[in-house]
Amino acid sequence: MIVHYNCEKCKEHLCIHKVPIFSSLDSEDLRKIMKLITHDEYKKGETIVFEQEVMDSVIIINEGSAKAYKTTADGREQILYVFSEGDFFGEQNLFTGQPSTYTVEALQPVKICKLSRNQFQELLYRYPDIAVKLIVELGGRLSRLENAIQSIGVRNVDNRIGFLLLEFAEKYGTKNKNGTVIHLPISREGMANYLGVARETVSRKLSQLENEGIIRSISNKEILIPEMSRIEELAGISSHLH
Amino acid sequence: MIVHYNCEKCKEHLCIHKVPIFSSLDSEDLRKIMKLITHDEYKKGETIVFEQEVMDSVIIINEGSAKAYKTTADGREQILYVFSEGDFFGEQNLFTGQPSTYTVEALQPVKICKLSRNQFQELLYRYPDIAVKLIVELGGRLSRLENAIQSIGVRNVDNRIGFLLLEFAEKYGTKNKNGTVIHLPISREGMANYLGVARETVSRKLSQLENEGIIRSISNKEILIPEMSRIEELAGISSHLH
DNA sequence: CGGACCATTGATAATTGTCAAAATTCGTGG
DNA sequence: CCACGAATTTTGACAATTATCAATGGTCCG
Repeated sequence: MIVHYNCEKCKEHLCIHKVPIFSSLDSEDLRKIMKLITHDEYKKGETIVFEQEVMDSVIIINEGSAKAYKTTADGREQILYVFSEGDFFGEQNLFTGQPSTYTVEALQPVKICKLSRNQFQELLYRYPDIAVKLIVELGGRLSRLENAIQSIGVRNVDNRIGFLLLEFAEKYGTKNKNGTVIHLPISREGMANYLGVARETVSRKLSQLENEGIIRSISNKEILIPEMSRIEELAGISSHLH
Repeated sequence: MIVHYNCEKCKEHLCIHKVPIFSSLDSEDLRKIMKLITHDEYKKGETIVFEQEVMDSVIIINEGSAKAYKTTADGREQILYVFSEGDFFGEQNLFTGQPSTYTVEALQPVKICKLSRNQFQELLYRYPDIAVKLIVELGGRLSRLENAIQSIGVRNVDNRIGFLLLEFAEKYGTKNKNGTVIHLPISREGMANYLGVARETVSRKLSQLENEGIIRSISNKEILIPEMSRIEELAGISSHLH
């Protein structure tokens, strides 16, 4: 007998299994949750949530990636997060009811899973483990933003580029015998808007890094890093305190 | 009959009552929690927690204020938070066991309340309300950092100063008939390290704002803002999206 | 009153943003 | 599979902003 979950679109129930905050649940519980989930798809460039929009659900990225950004009065875009498989957003608005603080836009074709506000709240009350996982996840995000602020605030562009390469290497990098290949999820302009610098500055710095042999450009969206330690040096974050 | 709580040092049990995440508990529960709390005091300039230090408790600021900052390899300080009465930290390290990601240093004489890791964890499992409040608090912090990143990332120093003044006005401002008086919790250097600019730049920009009549310097630590709307304009954040 | 600390101001240098143009890449359709 | 056009990226020249260095001025507290 074939069981048709509401979540059938997620092959092998991916959308749930991919999400760390649900990882402590057994398959019985997972099945219950899957029934509560609805789905949607977006094309590249489409907006999933607008800044200021009132959200009534938590959204989990099931496939593809998306950027979350804020826009200033004069039209500048500051990217805050690059979400990919297993990441979620909309949780801030769960209890406060405040509108979204950023816009989320698909960088590629994106499939999402939605869990309504009420249902997610119930889950939190019923499964303290989920609440704890969520707290851990939020803590991790805070920590990431704190690093980003340090990186941006310390105003040396080389540092910032290093920071970005480290972060992307971890999330989108694969190792081979020549080093680490990073598949960049965003364009140069995206990188610029992420780092708070001008497009042209990103180009210039990357060229410079290539001349110095620290990176090798494979294509516009792929970079090879022979020696990750040189990037860490570039980022210059105080992971090695005396 | 006089009851001596372990928390007797907090006059009127302040340390608990001040903390939003405990606000849903009734006084019976509060009394139980108070018994678990230990206290400590720090002089101005003393360090409460070092970056990289392993913490085994959550710390609540009961009196005074403190700055939380990261240090880069070349000695630069990036301030992330200014904590004051009712704020807490150390929660990130609760479940992950990771060392502190920043240093916390007293800006004034500070009194703290400590709740051990295990005890706090137990509370979270026993009272889902506390977990939810904590999630809301973390969400609020994320949102604040996101704004900070936008403010720093958009690289116009005027905006950043506006952002800082708005934030401090809300937290440390009092209104009178002439406008809003902000009692600055940190020095010019502190402001510089918070905004990611040079000390001198802060001085120059504040002088400029005073010439333009947007602010009035009362003393080194006090600023009068006649028209808050002009500061909002200065900050230029897109709270007014079309 | 004196000294330490903090803040302001000025001059200059360095970095990065802006504008313009050229080069490259990418996707589409022939 | 190639060619073409649009979009993206790179490069160059210059301007604007801000950091740095140095000196002066101010404030707080014993």
